Amino acid sequence: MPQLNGGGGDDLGANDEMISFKDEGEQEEKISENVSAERDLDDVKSSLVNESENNSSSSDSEQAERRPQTRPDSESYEKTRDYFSEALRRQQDGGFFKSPHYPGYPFLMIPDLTNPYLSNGSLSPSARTYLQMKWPLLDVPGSAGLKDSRSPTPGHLSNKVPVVQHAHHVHPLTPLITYSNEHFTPGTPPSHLSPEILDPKTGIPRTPHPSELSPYYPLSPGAVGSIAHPLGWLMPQQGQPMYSIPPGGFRHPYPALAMNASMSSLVSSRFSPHMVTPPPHSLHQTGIPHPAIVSPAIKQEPSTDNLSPSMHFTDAILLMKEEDKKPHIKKPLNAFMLYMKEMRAKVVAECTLKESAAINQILGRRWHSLSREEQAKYYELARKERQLHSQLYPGWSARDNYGKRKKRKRENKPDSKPEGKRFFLQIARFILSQQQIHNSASSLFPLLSPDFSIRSKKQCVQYLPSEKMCDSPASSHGSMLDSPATPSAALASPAAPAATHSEQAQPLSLTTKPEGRMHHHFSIPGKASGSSSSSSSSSSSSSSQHALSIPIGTSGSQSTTPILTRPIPFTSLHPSMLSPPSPFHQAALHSHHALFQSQPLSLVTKPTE
DNA sequence: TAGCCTTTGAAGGTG
DNA sequence: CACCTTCAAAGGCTA
Repeated sequence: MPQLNGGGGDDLGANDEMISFKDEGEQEEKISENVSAERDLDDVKSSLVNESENNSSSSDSEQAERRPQTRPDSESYEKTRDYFSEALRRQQDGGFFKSPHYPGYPFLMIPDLTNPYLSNGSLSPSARTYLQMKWPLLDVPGSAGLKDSRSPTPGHLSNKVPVVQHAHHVHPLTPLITYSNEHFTPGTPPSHLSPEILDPKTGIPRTPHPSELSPYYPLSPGAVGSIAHPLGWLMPQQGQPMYSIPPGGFRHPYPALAMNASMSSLVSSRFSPHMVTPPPHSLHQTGIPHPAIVSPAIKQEPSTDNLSPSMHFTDAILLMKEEDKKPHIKKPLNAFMLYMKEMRAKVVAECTLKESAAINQILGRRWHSLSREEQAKYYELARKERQLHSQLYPGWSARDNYGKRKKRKRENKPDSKPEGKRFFLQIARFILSQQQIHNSASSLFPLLSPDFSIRSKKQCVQYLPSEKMCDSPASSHGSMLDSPATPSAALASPAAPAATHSEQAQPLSLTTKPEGRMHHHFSIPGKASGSSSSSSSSSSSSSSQHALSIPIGTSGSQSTTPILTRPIPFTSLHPSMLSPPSPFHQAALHSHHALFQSQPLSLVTKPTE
């Protein structure tokens, strides 16, 4: 995996993963973004007609079994004792923090302001979410004066996105901003943010009390100015490490931890990281009763409130064990996840598509279309997140979270013949469904394709490929860079390479496998390869965009999963709604129907590793 | 209502 | 070392 050495983009990973597609260059984004996004949406939309019955290779072994659950009795006793003491302490605190301290900022009171890595079920959309709530304010027309229109920040969407954005419009660096040394700076709110800090009752702008400011709030004035760059606002201040520890003390960037420390000591939020770095789980079990803290214990208040020192020991053990499962230190987000968190809202806003699966496909393509530099930023961010995470939870292991999620029900039996059977069954079912959909839709909506009938308000225009639909897809050698630059690509930053097939020359396609790795034959799904999701799929988005491929089987065994492919989502391209089919489109349809007289399907297989 | 879908990347386990 | 599996986010969809 790409590991940055602090800005150098050379080690960003395999070249094939870092191929820069500049079809969504920074400057061009405003121009072509809608187009590409909508195009993506159409691609995805069509591809979502996925009859796949997952032939995933979910391992039969239950992950939970592998989790180290056996603890020495002494340890259990210790934990029980701590648990009781903690519960007792919470009781003694008596809801001291139960009433909001920030009446003017109810959104800051969301308990999820705890450690973003703490999974607390429904209450854990992560602290980023609520920090994010601040950013939509930059979206108001009044904030249109943001220096750089290229910024993908909400301001960038100001003309498309409602002032009130989705709560999930989260900046990937939100947690990192949180770690700013200045986010606790009292009484120095950024001037540009002051208008939004209104008294909830009077509506008069006011200077928030330091205590009203969320520790997640990026108060750093410099950070505000850094919005100019698409990621500038995400990036640490120049020469200032995002995760730097103040000389005077460690201000823990992870709120939960900071809260814990501050609450425990009731003195200050400054502390040494080593002083407060608890065992991964004890952190949550302390359950500081602050409204901004969501600890599993607090979530279980109904039960924990009933705790009494006289509780039976075995009951306590059970309770503790139950509780022990709750604290969930989430994995640090990787680069793509950070990117996704930022861009999701953007994509959603552009096309009003809510389905995450489809959005993620778009995002995956966009991810590959990012320039090397842009990706490098996210890699760097992810690296810092991991670094911070490791500092916060030295003993944490990704393995700890194994089994937290329910295993997929998909049975992946090793017998291969059923696999092939299933494969063709899926094809048949898909064909049937396509027929039904098409028939019913065309009868109901003569002018509307099924896709459009489903499509929500915003119509995602799908553009026909202008050229070279059958160009060889990208390869790790960067052959895609040979693609002629599109007008939008011409607007891209100099650092950005020419546009690729990914979204401009091959707008109709969705998947995505490099031609060099393509197997033009059916491959019997063999070894499930989750790694393919990263390795092969990494190159997927940047390649073979000739057809809209519909994975039949997914979830971990993508590399060997055959794909149903529709050469053209013609149903989405009704002439009444779109421009007439291009010669290529017609040719594609023609050949397509010639190949599959009744079904708009072709089969390709995803490449195997 | 829990799990699936879908993406990429990271991490850990396995052979 | 290569490969495989799981999880991270997220929201509509499905059984």
